[in-house]
Amino acid sequence: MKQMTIGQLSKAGGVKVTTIRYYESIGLMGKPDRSESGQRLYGNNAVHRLSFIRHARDLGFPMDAVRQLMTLQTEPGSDCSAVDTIAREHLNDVRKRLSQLEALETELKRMISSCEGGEVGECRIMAALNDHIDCITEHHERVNL
Amino acid sequence: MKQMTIGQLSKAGGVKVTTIRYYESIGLMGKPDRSESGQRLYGNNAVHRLSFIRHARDLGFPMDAVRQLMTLQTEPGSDCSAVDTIAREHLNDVRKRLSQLEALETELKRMISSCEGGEVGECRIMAALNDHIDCITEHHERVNL
DNA sequence: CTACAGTCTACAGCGACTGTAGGAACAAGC
DNA sequence: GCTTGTTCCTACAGTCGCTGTAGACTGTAG
Repeated sequence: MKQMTIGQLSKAGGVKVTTIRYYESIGLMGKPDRSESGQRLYGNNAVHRLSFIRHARDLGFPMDAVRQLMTLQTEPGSDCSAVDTIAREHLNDVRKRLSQLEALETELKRMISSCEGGEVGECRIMAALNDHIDCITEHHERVNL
Repeated sequence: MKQMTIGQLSKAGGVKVTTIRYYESIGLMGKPDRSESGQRLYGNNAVHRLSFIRHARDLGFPMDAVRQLMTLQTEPGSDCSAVDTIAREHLNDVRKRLSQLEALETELKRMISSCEGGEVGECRIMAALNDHIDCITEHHERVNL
């Protein structure tokens, strides 16, 4: 089995070289073999690991969840419900952010449509920013972008 | 006109004390007067400025946009279209993120509903993470959370 | 007078990377 | 063999928008 350099792994996994090194530094990727001159050498295992991480990240799972999922994956006999829980929590999170963004969109549309040009002094958008009634979020739950 | 401490301004503006100091440090808030002992003292001006910033941030405008909006506000005679442009750009941004999150939601729902319990080794969610077909985003446009 | 809350400065930390500097190694063409 | 250009290495700073910590000082209520 032939080993690949970090650049080849990068292409194979669709992840930047620097990101792979970062994943290694935070313990997500594990230390690879090294060539005589000190270059990292990876096998097929690494491609799988990296793909898994990327897919989970593409789906928006936070790093911590990815870490847990990877641990679970290495114990194929364990209960699937843990995976389900993580996914459901993440879905909840996504839905929360969706509704916040929807509210934001509504508000922005309203602001923009009420602006009829002219000078900033009479601009409705500016007025909205100055006297914004808290119709979107309360102070304690700001929109998290 | 009586001046207020940073804590009072914090309550008046709904922004944490540390955040006010941070805004000062990046030049958004301007340096306030100081008492004999060196404590910051603010007037009503500061409350308006701070509220403006908070409202814009609540609406998800990035700091850079807030800065521009504040500059525009100090020139009440200038053209409103600049404000409109900033708001529209932001709306576009929000919409982009909305559609990404919607795609994410769909995918997560699909994954979760296909999981029927059992062991991780046969878990559909895990399978999806391992063999995820790029149906959501391409590599070059990852979801930005 | 004594607590205790509020304020000060300066700096480190968050997440998830990205970018930079300065150097060593490798592959291909001449 | 030599040069050129790409890839690789380490180590650290920067991104965004704050938040938290440490250690000292100030202000206020009982």
